[in-house]
Amino acid sequence: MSNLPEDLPECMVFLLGKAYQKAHGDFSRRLRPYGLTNMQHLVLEGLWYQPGMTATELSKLLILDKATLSGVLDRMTETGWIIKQPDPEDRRIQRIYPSEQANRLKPNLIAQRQESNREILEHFSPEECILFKRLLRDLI
Amino acid sequence: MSNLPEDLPECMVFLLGKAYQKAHGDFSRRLRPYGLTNMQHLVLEGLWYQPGMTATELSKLLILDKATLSGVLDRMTETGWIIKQPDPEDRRIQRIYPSEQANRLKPNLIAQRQESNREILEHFSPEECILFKRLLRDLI
DNA sequence: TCTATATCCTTTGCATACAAACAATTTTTT
DNA sequence: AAAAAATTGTTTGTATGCAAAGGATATAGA
Repeated sequence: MSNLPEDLPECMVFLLGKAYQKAHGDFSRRLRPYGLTNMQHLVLEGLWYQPGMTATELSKLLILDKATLSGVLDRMTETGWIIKQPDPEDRRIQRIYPSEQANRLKPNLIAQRQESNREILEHFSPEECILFKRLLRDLI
Repeated sequence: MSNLPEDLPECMVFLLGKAYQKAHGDFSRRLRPYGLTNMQHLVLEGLWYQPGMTATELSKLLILDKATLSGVLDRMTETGWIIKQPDPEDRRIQRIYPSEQANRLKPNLIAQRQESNREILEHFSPEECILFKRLLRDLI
């Protein structure tokens, strides 16, 4: 009834989880010297794309829970990666900006993501890469 | 330099993370009525495959951190899904078994995983499914 | 205008994740 | 056998991840 070793490699939740685990771990190690986590890096990329977004906007762009984001933003404010500014129009809102420090490191940080991506895909042919991404996008 | 909306769909860490997020969420909802989490379900499948494994063995089979597993096993003992028995040969070791309750629900639980898997893959052709799994396995 | 509803964000509670340090116990070395 | 090294599992600390509830504020509708 249960043949785990044969079933696991067929189980998508497991495969996706482990593939993510590996990619996440690799990127994570790359970011460690900067004192940034993957999630925090992602937030910065979002803010570089559009500075001054609200938490809700960021949450939608990055497809992540607002409760999770709330904590992430707190820590990033503490560590000086971002700056929160109250919105004069709507007192419920805080607009979020990358800090100077973040902007200084922007080229290096973006390069790290690109490198990490290359590393993950280096064992696949260009056609496989395209297909792989399409399959993942279709799943999401 | 940073064109997030164009880059995100190309970034493997992001794609893998979101694909996993979705698959995990789906399976999670399926398991909620049983009071089981995805991880706990995975542990049970491991123990059904080979009852009496040690935490270290389970940790290797399921590719997960021993510190994480330690907490999972604690909660599963509390909630009566597994049973820990000391090993008479080696006092460092505890052998782990699925409980009666777990065994009773085994057919239903395994069916849930299979259903969840089908649901995730239903938008892909049989060839795509095979390829998708191969790509994920090669990545791991 | 005043109340009901909606929005934004935070907080709480629980469950992973994983690095690092540890205690207990075995195994290996010398 | 005594000391050193390795193994097993737990604990601690930090960071997600998400459901659910809550507080503050804004908007809509009567």
